[in-house]
Amino acid sequence: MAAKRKKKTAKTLKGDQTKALILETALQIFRERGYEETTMRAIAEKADVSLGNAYYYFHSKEHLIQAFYQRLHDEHLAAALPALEKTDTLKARLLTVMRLKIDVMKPYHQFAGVLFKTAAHPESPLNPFSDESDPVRQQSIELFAKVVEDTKARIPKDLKAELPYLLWMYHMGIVLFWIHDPSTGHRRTHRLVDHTVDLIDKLIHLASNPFMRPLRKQALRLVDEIREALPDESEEK
Amino acid sequence: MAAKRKKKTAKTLKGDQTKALILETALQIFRERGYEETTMRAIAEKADVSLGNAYYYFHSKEHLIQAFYQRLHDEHLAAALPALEKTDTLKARLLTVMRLKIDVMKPYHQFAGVLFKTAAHPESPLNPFSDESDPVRQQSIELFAKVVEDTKARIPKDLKAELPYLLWMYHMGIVLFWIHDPSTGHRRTHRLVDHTVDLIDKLIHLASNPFMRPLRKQALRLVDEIREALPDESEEK
DNA sequence: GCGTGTAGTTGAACGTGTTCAAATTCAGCT
DNA sequence: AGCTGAATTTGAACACGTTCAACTACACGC
Repeated sequence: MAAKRKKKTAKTLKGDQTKALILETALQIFRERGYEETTMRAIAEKADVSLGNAYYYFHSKEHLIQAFYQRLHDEHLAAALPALEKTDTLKARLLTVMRLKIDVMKPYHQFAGVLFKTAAHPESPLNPFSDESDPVRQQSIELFAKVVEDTKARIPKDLKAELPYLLWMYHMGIVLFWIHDPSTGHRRTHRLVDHTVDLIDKLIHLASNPFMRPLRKQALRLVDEIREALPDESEEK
Repeated sequence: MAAKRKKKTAKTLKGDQTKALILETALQIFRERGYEETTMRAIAEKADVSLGNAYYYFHSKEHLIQAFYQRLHDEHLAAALPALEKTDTLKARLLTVMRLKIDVMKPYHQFAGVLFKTAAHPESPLNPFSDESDPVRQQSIELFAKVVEDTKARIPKDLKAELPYLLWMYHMGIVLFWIHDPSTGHRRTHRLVDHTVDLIDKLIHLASNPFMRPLRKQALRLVDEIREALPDESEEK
C-alpha cells in the first residue's frame, strides 16, 4: 500500500484550490451572463486553467450547478439559523425562512432557471427529488425540521413528522414560481409567500383538529406513498 | 401533368408530408433509444432528408417535443371523450381521465423525462406553464373542464370555476411522478392516482361545505394570484 | 415555352460540451 | 540526486445541435 502520511495535505490542497477557483469563476460568469451563454472554455480561460482541467474537477457543466446548489443552501442556512432564534411561532418562523431564501437566491435569478430544467430530469445527476448524490436535499429538509421544532403550537405527531418534508416541497414550489417571476424585485413571489404562509398556517391548524383525523391520516398515508416511491432518501444520518 | 386543379394544395401537401415524415421518424427513434441518444442526423438520415431540411420544419430538437406533446394530448382526448360519456360522478370521471393519460403515455416513458426537463425551464419555448406558443395547455385544461361539467355534485361556483385548472395542475404532478416511477407497469403511479383521486374527491366535498367558505375563498384567491402571475393564458378562442 | 417568385432542400461550417491519451508536477523513497 | 507512481494539467479531437448561403423544384402569369 502507498505511504499514508500527513504530507498529503499539500497535494490535496492544491487540487482543492484549483477546484474552488474554477467554481468561483464559473459562478461569477453565470451571474453575469447566465448559464447557457457561459461556455466551459470561457470559464477555463478566465480561471487560467485548461479546458480539460475544468472537466477534471467537474464532470460536466451541470455538475457546476450541483456545487451552486450546495453553496446556495449554505448561505441560506447561515442566514436562517440566527434569525430563527428570534421567533417562536410556526408561522413567523416559516415566513422568515422563506423570505431569506428569496434574498439569498436573488443574485442568481437569471440563471436559476436551468436549475429546475436539469433538476426535473429523472436521469440527471442533479434531480433534487430522488438522486442519491444529493445531500443538499437532506440538509434542506433538516432546516425545515428546525422551523417546525420548538414550536408551541399543538400539532399532532403524525403531521409534525411529515411537516418538514411537506414544507420543503412547498418551498420547492415557491422556488419554481420565483424562477418564472419577472416582476421587479420579485414582489409577486414575496406576496405569494406572504399569502401561502398564512394559508398553510391555517391549514395546519385545521388539520390538527380532532375532527379532521381520518382525512389527515389518509393524506399523510399518501405522502408516505410518494416518499417511498422515490429512491432511498433515509440512509445514514 | 403535374398540374393540379388546386394550385397551392399540391405544394403545401408536399411540405406537410415531409414534416409528418420527419416527426414520425423522430418519435420512432425517440421511443427506441430515448431523447438524448437520438441525434438530429440520425433522424434526418432515417427519414431520408438532409439535416438542414429537418431544421426547416422543426426549429430545434426541442420543438419535436412540442409536436409530441400535441400528439399525446390528441390521443388522450380521443380516448377520454367516449369514456366520459359512460360515467357521471366527478370521482369516476377524473379517475377515468387520469388512467387513460397513463395508458396513452406508456410507450414514451423512457424519453418523457426530457419533457419536464425542458418544460420547467422558463425560457424554453416548451414551458407548459406560461408560454404563449403552447395551445396544448389550453386544450388540456378544457378536457378537465369536461370532467367537471355535467356533474351532479353540488360544488360552489367559485370552486367549480377554478377546478379545471387545479385538476390540470394535479395531473401535471402525476405526470411528474410517473416520469420518475420505475416500478413495473407503473403500478405505483396507478396506485397513487387511485388514492389521490379519492382524496381529491373528499377534499372537494369538504371545501364545498359552507363552513369552509372563508378558507376556500382565501385559497382560491391564491390560485388566482398564481395564475395571473403567469403570462397571458386567456386570449382569443 | 419562359421568366419569376416561393416553397422546399442541401451540405458545409461553426460553436459547444465532452473525452482522452499524453505530458507535467510533485511528494516520498532509496 | 535520481526514481516512482499518483495527482494534476494539457490541448487536440470528436460528436452533436444549429445556422446559413446557395441550390432545386415547381406552379403561375405571360
